[in-house]
Amino acid sequence: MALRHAVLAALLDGEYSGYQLAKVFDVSLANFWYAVPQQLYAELAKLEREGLIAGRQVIQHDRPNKRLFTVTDAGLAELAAFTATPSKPTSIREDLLVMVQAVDRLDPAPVIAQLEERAVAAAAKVEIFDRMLRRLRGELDEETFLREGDRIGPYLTCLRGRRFEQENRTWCEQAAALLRARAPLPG
Amino acid sequence: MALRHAVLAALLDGEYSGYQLAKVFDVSLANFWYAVPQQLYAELAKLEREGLIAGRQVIQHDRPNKRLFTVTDAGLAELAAFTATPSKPTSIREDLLVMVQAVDRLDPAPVIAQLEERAVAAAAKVEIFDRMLRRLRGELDEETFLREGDRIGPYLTCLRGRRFEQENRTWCEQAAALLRARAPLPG
DNA sequence: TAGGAGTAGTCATATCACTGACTATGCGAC
DNA sequence: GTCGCATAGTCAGTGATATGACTACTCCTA
Repeated sequence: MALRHAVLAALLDGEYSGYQLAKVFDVSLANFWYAVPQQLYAELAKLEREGLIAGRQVIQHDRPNKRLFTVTDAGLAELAAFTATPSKPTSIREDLLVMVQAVDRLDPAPVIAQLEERAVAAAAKVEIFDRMLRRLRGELDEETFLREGDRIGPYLTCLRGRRFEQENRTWCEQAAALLRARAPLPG
Repeated sequence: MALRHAVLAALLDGEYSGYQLAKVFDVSLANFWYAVPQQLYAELAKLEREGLIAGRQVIQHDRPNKRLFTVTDAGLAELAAFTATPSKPTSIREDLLVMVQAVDRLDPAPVIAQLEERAVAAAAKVEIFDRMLRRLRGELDEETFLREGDRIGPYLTCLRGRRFEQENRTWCEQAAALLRARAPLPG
């Protein structure tokens, strides 16, 4: 019952085809939800069967035809019901954390390497988020945008993603440095 | 290939029965991995079939017999191989974020309520982590423990969990306050 | 003129994660 | 003396998520 609502939320922005939705999921929602195109197509079909979204065929001549989907009133009601049901908190669920948990009994070298790689990746993601945040708020500064801008939802989730990656980076760097100091690599 | 390694990592601490493991998962690994007992029993059975853990029967008179499991050399090798395979980064995957993403088109009241509840829950978790961190480092202060203590793996993952919940709390509070200011509740 | 990249979408299968309902036994509280 | 809780574990089933292999068309480039 989760991807379902993420798809509905994404379609609130406007009409999308399955293919376009996949792009949106890559750049916007990938932040807190990732799905491969196949999942999205399957979910769109289900949502349409249930009347929560409506699709219309668009004939194109220079490229394959496509079907654009919009959220119906029933879909909006479904989202409203969703916000009313208590959401259970989740945990982080990272393979990397499992590795660190076990690091005392294993060779730390590969774990250190992965932590360092992840720190770099996290830093890159922070920059992506920064660009996205700038794009979302346009010419307004953050404070004004959050007070007066429309559609602050995506901005807020983006902020959360940014902080998550920032913390990720800090932690990875700290953990890598610590493990390195404790078990100096040979050579 | 994920719960599998979390179970192996947990069993590095010592011998556990399925039942005890469930407790460990509740207090220690729940941080970054949660699983209900049924999953753990199933995974233990699989791991034993594959020779990655070994079980021994313990006859008890005052309560039901149990089977205690330990990681075998093959299990350690499996974990070592696991640390060597690149781990893919995950995203947050929270229902609550989906709700916030869609909040501009919905009644914000229930979302605000959920954000505020979550902030309280996150604050409680931070305290649990603090207690766990104190317990793990014993009499040592953090810096000394991280430099000289043994088994810093669980401490590091716990630190990550603590920061995650701290960020969660801050973000939930900020988001709730913002939404409240923008759409004053009737009454 | 062949090859690759981009657009648009489908099918089948596997694995993961979770839910709910169950069986036993012993101990302590009421 | 039975009710509930803690210990210890099993079975059956479902829904969610992920993987891989496909089709088909157009445009651009080498």
